[in-house]
Amino acid sequence: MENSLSLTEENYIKAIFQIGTTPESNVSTNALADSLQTKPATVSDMIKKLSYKKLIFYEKYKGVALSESGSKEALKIIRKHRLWEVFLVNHLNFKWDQVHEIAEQLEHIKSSELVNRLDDFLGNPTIDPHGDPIPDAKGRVQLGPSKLLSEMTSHEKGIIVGVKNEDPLLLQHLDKINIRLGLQIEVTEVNDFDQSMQVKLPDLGIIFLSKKITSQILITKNS
Amino acid sequence: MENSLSLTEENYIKAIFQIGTTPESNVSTNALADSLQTKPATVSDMIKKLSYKKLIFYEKYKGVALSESGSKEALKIIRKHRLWEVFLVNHLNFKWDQVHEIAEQLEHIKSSELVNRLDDFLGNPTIDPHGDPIPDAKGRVQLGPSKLLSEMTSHEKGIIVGVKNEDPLLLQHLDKINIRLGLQIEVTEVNDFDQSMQVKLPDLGIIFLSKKITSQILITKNS
DNA sequence: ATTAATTTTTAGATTAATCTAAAAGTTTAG
DNA sequence: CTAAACTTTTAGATTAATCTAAAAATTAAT
Ligand SMILES: [Mn+2]
Ligand SMILES: [Mn+2]
Ligand SMILES: [Mn+2]
Ligand SMILES: [Mn+2]
Repeated sequence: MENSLSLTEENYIKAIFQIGTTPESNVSTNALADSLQTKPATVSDMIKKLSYKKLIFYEKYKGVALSESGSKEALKIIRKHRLWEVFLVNHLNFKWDQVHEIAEQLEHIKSSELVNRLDDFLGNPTIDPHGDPIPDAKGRVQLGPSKLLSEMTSHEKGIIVGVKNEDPLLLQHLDKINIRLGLQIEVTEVNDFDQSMQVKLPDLGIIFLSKKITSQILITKNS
Repeated sequence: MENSLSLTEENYIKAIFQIGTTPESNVSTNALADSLQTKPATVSDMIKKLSYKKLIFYEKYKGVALSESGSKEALKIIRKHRLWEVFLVNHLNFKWDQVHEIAEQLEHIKSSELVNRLDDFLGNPTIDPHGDPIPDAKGRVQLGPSKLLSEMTSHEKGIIVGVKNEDPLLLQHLDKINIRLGLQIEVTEVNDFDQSMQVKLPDLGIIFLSKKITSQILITKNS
């Protein structure tokens, strides 16, 4: 079973998982090259290898999608990434904008025993510090339905449950304006011209948010 | 400062540190090949690279020794290895025979912020689960004087403070016969013929130990 | 002090991951 | 439906880490 993936292979599998919205949608060579900060030629070579190893389905010029075993691997890596992020924030007092890079390294540590013990140690968390769901040991994720703040209309209410990406500058800005997961939020006004919003938050009162920010914040679907 | 070492380079630096007893003693190409489970030809290539990077002193056919910066790197890696071992044993409930392999991976995670926060989280431990001293953030180690149990004579007393290597089979055997760090031990008899010993331990009474085991157990020098 | 044994280095290949440049295939626009 | 634009693949090189086989240097034994 010479099974174990190289660090590079793991990063490709994870990127394919994260770019492909549905398991169906094929991921393009260029999208992968962008995401992995490499060149399309490099990607072409690597997807041939992953295809040979049956981790992905691949037809020339038609992009790739993860196979069953590919998805399983991706979920294992994502599980590790997010559990380590919880550890870093909850136990080592890192801020949510500081953990992604370190978790990018820790997600490649190979020991299922370690992951499962870490999971228990952390109290089997279901979401990571950014609101992303943590797959369980069998790869199952429970994802509450959510929508973007930018998709909400005036007078709608909800609870902030996540952020769409982990750009440290975004996260630091959210810290600065005191926005964090779990807050009740109410849209008080939407400006059609630039889609900026005014929203009401507990204690903070009414604050102004640009489209750039509202399009990164996830809100519960039914509140 | 394109400074950062590759995983392979780190493993060489660590091996050189651990084989070289004193900073003076040169480490041979073959010793490194053995320790790193590779071939002498491979080692010859790598030490040229490390020498070029000024991490080691090297003269052809005369072996290598770590430079100041090489030693610093080695101590950083060892610090990480041992801190992670403490984490695994104290917080994830691993046994002392299960942690070395995982720590071999974790020691390569790059983030000084992480190491220092981990150190604090663990309560700034000074020894790892095998009794080995943990270098502090500046690379300083405080090593209490110790000797091997096999070097003790009849009626000598001491406290078990460490094990010389981390072979899981040795560690499991010590568990089985209830030997662990911190125990008071007294040599009751030494058999000259095979250098086996009888020793007295609290609660356990008198037990028999072969030379193979007594030569792996470290005891306080002055009790 | 030669010779034999051992150690170390060099020479030449291989594999994984990467790149640039060019060729081939697919999509989009007139 | 062709032609331009874009995407993807192939061809050929490069770098890090590794190997085997052979040459060179050192060390040990007569
Ligand atoms: Mn992350
Ligand atoms: Mn996250
Ligand atoms: Mn260890
Ligand atoms: Mn140890």
